[in-house]
Amino acid sequence: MKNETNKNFIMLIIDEHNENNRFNKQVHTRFPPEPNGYLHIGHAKSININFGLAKEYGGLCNLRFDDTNPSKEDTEYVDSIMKDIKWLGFNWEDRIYYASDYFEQFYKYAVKLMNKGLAYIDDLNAEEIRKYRGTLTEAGKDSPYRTRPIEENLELFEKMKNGEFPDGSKTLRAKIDMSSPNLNMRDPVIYRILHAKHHRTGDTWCIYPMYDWAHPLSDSIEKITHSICTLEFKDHRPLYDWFLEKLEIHHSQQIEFARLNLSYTILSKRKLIMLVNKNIVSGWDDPRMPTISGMRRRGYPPKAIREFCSNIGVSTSNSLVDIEFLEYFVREELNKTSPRIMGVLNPIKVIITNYPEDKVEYIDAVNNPEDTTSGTRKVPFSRELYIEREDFMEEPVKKFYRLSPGREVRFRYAYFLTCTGVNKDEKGNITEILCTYDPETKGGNAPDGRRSKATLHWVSVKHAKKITVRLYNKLFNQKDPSITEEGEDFTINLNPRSLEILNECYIEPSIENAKTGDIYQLERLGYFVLDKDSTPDNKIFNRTITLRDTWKKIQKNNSQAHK
RNA sequence: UGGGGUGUCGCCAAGCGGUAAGGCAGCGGCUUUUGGAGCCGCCAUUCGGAGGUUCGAAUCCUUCCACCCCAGCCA
Repeated sequence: MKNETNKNFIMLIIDEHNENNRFNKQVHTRFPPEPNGYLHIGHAKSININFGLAKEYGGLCNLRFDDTNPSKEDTEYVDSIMKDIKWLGFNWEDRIYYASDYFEQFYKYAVKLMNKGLAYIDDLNAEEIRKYRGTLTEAGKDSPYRTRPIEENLELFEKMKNGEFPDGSKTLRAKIDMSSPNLNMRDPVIYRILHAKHHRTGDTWCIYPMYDWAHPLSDSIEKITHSICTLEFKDHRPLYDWFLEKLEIHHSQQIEFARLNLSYTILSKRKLIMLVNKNIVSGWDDPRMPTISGMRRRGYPPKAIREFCSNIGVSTSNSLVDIEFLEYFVREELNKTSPRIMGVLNPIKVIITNYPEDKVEYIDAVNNPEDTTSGTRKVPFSRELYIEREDFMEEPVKKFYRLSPGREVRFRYAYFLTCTGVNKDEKGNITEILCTYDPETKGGNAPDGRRSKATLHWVSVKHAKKITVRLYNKLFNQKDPSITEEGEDFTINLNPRSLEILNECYIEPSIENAKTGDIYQLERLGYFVLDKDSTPDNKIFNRTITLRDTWKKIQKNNSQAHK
């Protein structure tokens, strides 16, 4: 909403193309994940850009799996990727493609390149290739096999395909310029021998194309107009262009943008997979993970993620977006959509001494004040209630206007209650809070116009359902967890308190029929989603995020002021 | 010390030679049966630094500085 009026730099490029008719005014993008991990919020940015641009310009966006490295890829990942994109709310319709479907065509194009004298079979091994490549400041030198006759190249390439050579013994290389200041142009490898089973093509191939070869060709085959990728591929663009030019085939425009970095999180597939494999988290969908599946399980609505992606903008400068910005959109969406209920996380008992022992009243409570169509529900009220421990202070500090001895406060939707005293155990801990209620204030308003500065949430003891609540906090305690001291890795920055489990929480009975994935606002506390680990007799709620809490802020500012 | 990029408010980010949008955060106030939400207001005389061109520069030029990416048969 906020940035809708501004066109990002990619749109300006497209506008230019539309003006000079570069692509016949068509816009056709693609989202090309490698199925070697689960999608994360950084991918969501890319998905939002690619599908968003297509939508904006009345074009199309393909889903394409960039599956050119069988040793890292798996169908588990392709399934999760499809699920996540759909969940985010994007639709590739029937346009789902796999780079592996183009292997035959890639092979033919390689032959074409060889026939033009622009590629050769190299017998150098990996280490030799590295040595011949030179350094950042020194030119490389030509491979002794660079001048191999075309016929011989063709013959060897066919033998490579037929499995006549062992892994690593030969490569196909583009013949470009070993002294180019751009290392990508120093005769890049475009095919390597890999006797590995591919998750889709099985054992059909034992030579696999490199990214630099597969990517431009895939884009070309699919008639992609704008091939959008991240900044680190900028140096690859001359190569991308070189291949398409030499092959004389459809030439899409590569455009690079800055990948997303989020504070207090890590968005590197390599590092995320390590968290999973080392069981530091419970899996790819652990609610602390920045993965799409983790966020889904955490209770983040897809709309919030989309809004976030649309509002961070698209640019070419590296940035570190504050996680609070994401959380803002989560709260904004959940505030509008989630039903309110009452539940107590850290209970303490309140006894209303002037309320009859066996009486129960069913009190009307609004389901969502932000949505007038959501109606009301009945909440049982009785003599004994649970309230939040931190809503009571025996000796209230300044600006604390919740319950304390002698003070009257409103119990939401119910009555005004006045604290008359407390019961303590032998160690002096408060075990019960004693109150009286004013029957005249039913519903929460005093007929004489008396006001309450605080409104507390509560749950009737005998009607309460006991639940387990998982409180999630930041997974890392450093703004940029990848910054570490010499010899340490990013796991040193893990937050030891990223998960706290509360087993003694009480909630109003109306959640009896809640289903996995249902999200509620527990009034005054935050948003909570029913987790898949729940059983009928033990419901588990994950805290998605707290409500904004100005009381906490006041306390924090006070304690800092005293330091 | 080669090449490619980037530097505009605490965080994102517009700006494209005509005199610094917007969002988040923050700070005030109003309002409120969630210390939630909502509403109103405030919040960059200055655009990495220094020179220059121009009536006029964040935008053009020169120069310096800082940060990011590249030496996988990964993507």
